[in-house]
Amino acid sequence: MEAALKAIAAPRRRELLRLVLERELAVGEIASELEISGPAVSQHLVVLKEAGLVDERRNGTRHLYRARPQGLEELRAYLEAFWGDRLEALKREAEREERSMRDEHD
Amino acid sequence: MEAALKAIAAPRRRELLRLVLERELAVGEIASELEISGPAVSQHLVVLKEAGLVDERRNGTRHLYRARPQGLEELRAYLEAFWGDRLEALKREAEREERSMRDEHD
DNA sequence: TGAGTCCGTAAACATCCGCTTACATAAGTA
DNA sequence: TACTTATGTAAGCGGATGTTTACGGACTCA
Repeated sequence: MEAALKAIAAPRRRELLRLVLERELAVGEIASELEISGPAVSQHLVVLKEAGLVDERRNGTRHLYRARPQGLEELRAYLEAFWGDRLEALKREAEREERSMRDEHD
Repeated sequence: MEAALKAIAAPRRRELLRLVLERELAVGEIASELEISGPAVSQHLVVLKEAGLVDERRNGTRHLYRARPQGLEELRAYLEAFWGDRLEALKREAEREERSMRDEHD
């Protein structure tokens, strides 16, 4: 999960992920969309793949990548668990605080 | 949002955020919990604060920090928008694929 | 087999990160 | 005022990161 968080923390990798979320793409296609070199794309794809966020499939010399929904779903679940019930509790608390501030000053 | 994603990508900062999600804490208290120096905590707090994920309040010489629910909520909303409807679509698609694979091979 | 295409790996580079130690600043207290 | 406590800032270090160019390997097609 660590790996997935680091993977999406980089803007270039988020752009890349957006692309393969829409449709399956070869490395070269991604490279020209993002306007970086092939190797750079390759290395980002290693990171995303090790994070479980993309799947690879080969067709001849072309390596085709697409987003892996299970990986994204796990990331979402991890984050929900991370802030958990505390986030809802804090939001209510903040609202209550704001309300009492207003009542004091108006 | 960039800032928030980078902020939570670092494990130490996630630990820190977990602490101040539970209760308001001073820098020194955080430092002894995480077993790193005060300056290290200070610097992580700068990152978290610029990302809008923590709030600061001062009481005498003590600087008290706590999680900022609005910031976390914005991060959650950003991620939901990021994968958006495509995640649900892909999950259904993957399920369908798996089902047809099973039908072929069994 | 050989040429061409697509991709990954290696090496090199500059930059960024997280941490530490040393010092500076601000608030509380005698 | 001087002393103590809590925190922030500066400088510096080692290691990770993102990128490029150069090269090597795998596949296709004649």
